Amino acid sequence: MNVQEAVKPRDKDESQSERFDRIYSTLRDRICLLAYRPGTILSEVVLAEEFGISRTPIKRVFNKLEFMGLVQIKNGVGTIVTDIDLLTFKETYDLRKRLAAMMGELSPVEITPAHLARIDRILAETEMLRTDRGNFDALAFVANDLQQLLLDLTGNTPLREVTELLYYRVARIWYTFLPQFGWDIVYEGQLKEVRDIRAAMVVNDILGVGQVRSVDLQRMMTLLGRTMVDA
Amino acid sequence: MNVQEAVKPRDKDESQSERFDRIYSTLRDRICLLAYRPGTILSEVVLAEEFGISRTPIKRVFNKLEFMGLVQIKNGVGTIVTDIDLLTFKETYDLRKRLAAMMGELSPVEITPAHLARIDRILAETEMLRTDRGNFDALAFVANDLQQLLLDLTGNTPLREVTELLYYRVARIWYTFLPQFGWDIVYEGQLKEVRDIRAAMVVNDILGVGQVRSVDLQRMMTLLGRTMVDA
DNA sequence: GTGCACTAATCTGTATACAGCTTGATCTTA
DNA sequence: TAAGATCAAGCTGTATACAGATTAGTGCAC
Repeated sequence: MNVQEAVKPRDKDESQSERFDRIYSTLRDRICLLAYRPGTILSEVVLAEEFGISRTPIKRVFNKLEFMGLVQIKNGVGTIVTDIDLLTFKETYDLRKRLAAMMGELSPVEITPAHLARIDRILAETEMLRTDRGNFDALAFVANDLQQLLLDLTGNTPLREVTELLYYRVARIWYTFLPQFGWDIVYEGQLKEVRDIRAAMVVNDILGVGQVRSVDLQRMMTLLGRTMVDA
Repeated sequence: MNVQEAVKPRDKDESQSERFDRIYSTLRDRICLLAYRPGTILSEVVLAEEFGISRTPIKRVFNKLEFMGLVQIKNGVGTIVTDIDLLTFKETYDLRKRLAAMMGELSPVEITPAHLARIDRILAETEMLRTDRGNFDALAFVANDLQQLLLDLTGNTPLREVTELLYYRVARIWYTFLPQFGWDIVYEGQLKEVRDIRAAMVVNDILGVGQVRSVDLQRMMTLLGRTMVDA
């Protein structure tokens, strides 16, 4: 589970594009799971040595990470893991909330047994975490699985791409807020969301799935707003 | 007006990032205004010679163009100006229609006299084209100005970014359809849209602006669907 | 002490030679 | 003749040395 150790010995048969994908995924996960926290300066040279390659392909990966909004490349300074200002954060959640509601409206997909199996597993994993108080990392992992499932239930391709883009931009920032909300509120909220989404899925109500997600994103914003006022 | 001649002699005081932006904008416009038609293979070497630089910065520009969905980089083959399949095209317009309606709902901006001056100029330019039958290129230029104005009226930053991304992906494909729709339908449709948007703007009805745009995107889809059935 | 110019360190950007990938033409062979 | 192997051409990807950009520290002038 430790993303820092995700670098396997080089496979001699690995093609250039496969290696690129592997390194990109590795660095993206490190950023999204906060192994590289916002503000961290990433070094092309250090990473090139870690992966046993030159700076060139690392630069390509950095470029893609910048497009995804995960790092900012500053000439003469370095490549910095992005933070996000509160206004942009709120605006992004506003938009994500609207997009979630569209999931079932634009090019809806049929819910298959495979999809149901996945939500069942996600629900089971969530329930197992009930007694694991304070394990926000594990909760974030499950939330990530849920997001992947919802992406697969999004039939409209551009909508799926945009949803994914916005998710990766802000999800990790959201994770940093979790501890101050307290375990009970966070856990019960996520458990309820998974149950509601599952309930909508079993009756093939893809529109309802999107609405549950939309309501939950609204709940997150409300939670955040309340905390900000308290502080 | 000829984008092919947009390459000015190098300014000695131009910084690296300014040069990057200039080359990116130049190639983006060539693609979006169909100087490079879908399927065209772009050569790093040729473009590097044209701009008097090496392949390296051209590769960076290609990377950004690929992220924007304007080209596809294929190792060992070349960098190809993307075409778009009809399903993705329709899905993109579905999404754009919904996003347009959100423009005035999420973080609405105040309409300033500067904005009004711009829509007045756009309206004037559109009216001047009435007798210029068949000049679809000029009409596309004005439509591009209108799009820029609408982007500036979008207060929600992520929404603006996503709207811009989707616009650049499909607008040029739309242009290729215009001639077969006929001048009158295209021209009158665009003129009406500009007038309706202006009417909403003068009463500071940003919500109405978004709705006009949304309706117009629906009109485009309907027009396309009718033509496809006829063919 | 304070402000400014300069320098050094360190980062990303660029140029260029070479390696890897893909495709189509050509040659070989059944 | 036709199927398959081989090769050459042309493209992008990579490695590496060097240039440009930024920043922090240093020392000088005031």
